[in-house]
Amino acid sequence: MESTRCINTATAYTDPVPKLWNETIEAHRRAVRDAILNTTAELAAEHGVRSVTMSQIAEQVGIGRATLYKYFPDIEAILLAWHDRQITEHLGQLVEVRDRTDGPGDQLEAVLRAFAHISRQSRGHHGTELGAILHRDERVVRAQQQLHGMIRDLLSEGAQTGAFRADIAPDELATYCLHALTAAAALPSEAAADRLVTVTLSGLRDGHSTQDDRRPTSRHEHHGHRAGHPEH
Amino acid sequence: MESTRCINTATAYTDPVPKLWNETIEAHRRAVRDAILNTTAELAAEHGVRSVTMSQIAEQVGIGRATLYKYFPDIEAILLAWHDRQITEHLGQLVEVRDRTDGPGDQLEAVLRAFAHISRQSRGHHGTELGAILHRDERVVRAQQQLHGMIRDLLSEGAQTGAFRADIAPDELATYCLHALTAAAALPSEAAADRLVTVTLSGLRDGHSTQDDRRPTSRHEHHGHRAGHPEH
DNA sequence: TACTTTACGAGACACACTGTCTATGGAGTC
DNA sequence: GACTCCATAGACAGTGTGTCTCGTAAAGTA
Repeated sequence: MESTRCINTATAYTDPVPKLWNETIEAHRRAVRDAILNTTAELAAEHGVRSVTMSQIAEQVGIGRATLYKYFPDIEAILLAWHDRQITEHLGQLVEVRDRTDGPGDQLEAVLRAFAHISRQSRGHHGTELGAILHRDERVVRAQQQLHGMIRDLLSEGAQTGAFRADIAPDELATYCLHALTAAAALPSEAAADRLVTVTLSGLRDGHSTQDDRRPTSRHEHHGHRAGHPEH
Repeated sequence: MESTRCINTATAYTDPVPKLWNETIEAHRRAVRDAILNTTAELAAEHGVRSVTMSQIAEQVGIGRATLYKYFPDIEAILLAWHDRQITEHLGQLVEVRDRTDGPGDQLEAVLRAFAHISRQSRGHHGTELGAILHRDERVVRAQQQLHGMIRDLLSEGAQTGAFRADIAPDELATYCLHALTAAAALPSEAAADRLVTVTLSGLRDGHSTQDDRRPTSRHEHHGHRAGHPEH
């Protein structure tokens, strides 16, 4: 009997229900669908998006290949559905956070804080740009580090002369800069890109709310986050 | 005779030299290599990274498939080499900009401005995260827009109450926010992510140097690094 | 000009993945 | 028990992959 085989629901999205036909048919289909999405995301994160195959996914999930085709026509569709689910979940969380807070200022702060944590948690999946495609090649990492190092050094010098805030490690500020400025790709005009630079720069100078910024950051976790840099 | 066929050097990196063996062997190999890189980037941008094949590339470039394998072992390697070339070129431009400027403050500003412009010009290739993989699906765009819209609305409200700067469109500020906070994925700790939120938020408030923001951004720009821009 | 080196295109090959279709059998319903 | 869904395994042609050989032509050398 091959119908005793389990469906891989390893990751956290679905309950670990190894039984087939767990309740109704619809619930079963949903469980299988989720398992497909999770498995695909895992494979993509591990071996690179380009190398994922339908055969791999079916085997890993524990279903027949033909069955997989009854859920999704191709891998693009799976990745799309996965992305859809991620965004929907995240958006739900953010809406909830927003509605639990009062006043636009505090609301935005709460939402952005939540978004930052979500971004952190889903690192390795979305947001890694070419890293996902190029399977974390050594050279890619080093190339990006050169850029990072250049910005960091300028920030470090500038902090000594008082041009930039000194309460946060230059390493972190450099990461902030580089990511913030990639927003330029989504902007419609050169003038908008210039305004983006202005905004980004004002984040580098001492904010008016110094009580928020005076945080130690001195002993904090040895800024050795260069090691685990999941950068593109 | 099939040796009269041209190598596709359409894009701007190499001179449009349709002749084989244009000068020396090394120059020829470099020309072919560049043509491969350009063609691959084009195909990836047009049909999605996942759908690019070695056969496609060879045909588009105008070389034999076996010949292509003498330049690169697989598509990952081509994408890698392309990315390498991009980063190297950009880094060179930024170093030049930096060395043309004096003082860490102005240097950083000049470099960041140049980086923003580079990001803008190479949009569609790198920096589009899953966009490059998912070939710009309608749903992906709309999902991201919902998130964007939510942030934008909060910013809009906040600007009316004076909590946030009103001199820049909420749309642009929302783009800035979302991109800046994706930096959280590269940070080592939750505490660092919190500091990132702080920095990002201070970019949203009226900077302490208001004369800085009212800058016309007229004469300051155009560092000329666009001239030799080999972008696709 | 004659010779050597280098690069190329074309074809062939086994192998893997794809997308589709069939036949079989179990899960739920009457 | 008879019947309808649904998943499954297996088979199939089509295509991309990675590697090979062979004949040809140009680049560099004498």
